[in-house]
Amino acid sequence: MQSAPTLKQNHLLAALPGAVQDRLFPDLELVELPLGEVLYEPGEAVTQVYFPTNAIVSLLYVMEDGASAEISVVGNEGFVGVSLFMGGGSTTSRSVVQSAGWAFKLPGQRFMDECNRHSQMAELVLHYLQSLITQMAQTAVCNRHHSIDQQLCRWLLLSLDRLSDNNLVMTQELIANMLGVRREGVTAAAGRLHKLGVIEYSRGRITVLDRPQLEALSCECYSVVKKETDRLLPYLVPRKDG
Amino acid sequence: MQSAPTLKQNHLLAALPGAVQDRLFPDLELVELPLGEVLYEPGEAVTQVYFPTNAIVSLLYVMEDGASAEISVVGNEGFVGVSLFMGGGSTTSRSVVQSAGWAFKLPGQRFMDECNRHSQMAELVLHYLQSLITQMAQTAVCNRHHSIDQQLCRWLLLSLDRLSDNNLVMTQELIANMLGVRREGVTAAAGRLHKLGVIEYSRGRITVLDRPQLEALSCECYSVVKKETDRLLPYLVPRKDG
DNA sequence: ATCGGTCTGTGCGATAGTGCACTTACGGGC
DNA sequence: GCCCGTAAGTGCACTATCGCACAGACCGAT
Repeated sequence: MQSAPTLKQNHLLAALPGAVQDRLFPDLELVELPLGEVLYEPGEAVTQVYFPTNAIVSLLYVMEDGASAEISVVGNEGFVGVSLFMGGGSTTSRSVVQSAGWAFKLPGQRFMDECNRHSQMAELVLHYLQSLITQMAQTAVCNRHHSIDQQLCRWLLLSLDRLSDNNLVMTQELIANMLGVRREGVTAAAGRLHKLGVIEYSRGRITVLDRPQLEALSCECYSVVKKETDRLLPYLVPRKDG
Repeated sequence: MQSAPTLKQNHLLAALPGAVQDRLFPDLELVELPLGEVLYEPGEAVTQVYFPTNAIVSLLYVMEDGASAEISVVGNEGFVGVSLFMGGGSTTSRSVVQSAGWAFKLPGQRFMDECNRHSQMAELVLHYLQSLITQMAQTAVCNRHHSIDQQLCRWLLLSLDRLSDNNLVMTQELIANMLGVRREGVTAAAGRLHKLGVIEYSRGRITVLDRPQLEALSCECYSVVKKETDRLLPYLVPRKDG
């Protein structure tokens, strides 16, 4: 859409009062986030927060035996580094770039200063925190009760909502790691979606052809999270860039 | 231990500065929480917060088809009603008493006033929030990767940590609802634990006989949450009642 | 044009969990 | 002391997913 990302491409930043935006601007650094980059390892101190524009970051838990599971996903609707705000400084999960793109980086201290000074900022962050919690809770539910097919649909929709087009750059192996299932399971599920005309794909690229059907095939988990996020963060409605 | 619960039996309240405790005391109402009582339905406005002493409350998500899954558990280490603090006012999950007991009830407005006035209070709540998030994340992981046997162990340990003795009053059916599995699956798992001499039980009462073995049989999920909670809330170490 | 690596497709036995139907066993109230 | 409701145990066919072992298929680099 536009080659130079603007501050407004992150909905959380865009929702801040103009005065706060202006004050933060000099300290916001636009950085590129390549696929697979690890922003934070478990236990590592968070010193920067990241507001993605078109990048997507996954919060991934990696078990002792190497198996993994995605806890939640962060895109242009939020930011990476909530543990700084909560005071823990680190988390038990890894933050890894799941879809390459850009983000605004802000020094942690600067971020906290602004939160402490302006209740509007803190309030926004708290609302985002609740939407993040909702997503985590629903992930737990989905992991318990739904089939790989349904989870794949949910996952594609979550990604789609955070991108500007219908093209996802990601291998089935990567998706399998996120969902915490075998790659073969994703292959089978993707094959079924393809047969239904919902998606097409080849070698690390997936295109969604029929989003309405994708939503119909997904479990309730997607819409529950979507609705609750819209409720909690109503200012994140689509806006034109300034 | 003592028949009249004191404020200090909730670790979060106990960790507050004396002055704050004194000021809150008149507004804290000790209430009995019977098994199965629903504190909040999904979407219902939170107007009170509850600080359990010996009661345990589960945050339970109930799906459209009636199936359920426990998202997290709250006992004397925390409080029920975090969505008030975050500003959402309600959650997508149900808060239900999983183990009967007592709690201190505080009007929501009063709670928020205190949070806004005293950063120490807000800080404490934020730290608790992070430990809650950690628990949710680990629940998601556990749901994905671990067997019913392992999950039962984890679940028993989480409950045990929030009670004063080794006796849990709960049926296998209830546990099954929490774990989101069939009752028969819990029966089988409990039978195996019994055979190993770890627990004994009958008709809605479970006694843990060998806690170390229970921990050994549990997946890493329990200890991850335990360690992270201890790190985030170090003031919640065992204290004598005053 | 070929090669090598990555991505995707497929087959098959093993297994954990499900759904259902039923039995056994305990214990409080009459 | 007997009943009845609730709690717990059991058997069985069925399914989704796993673990592993390959086979094809595509792409870029040489």
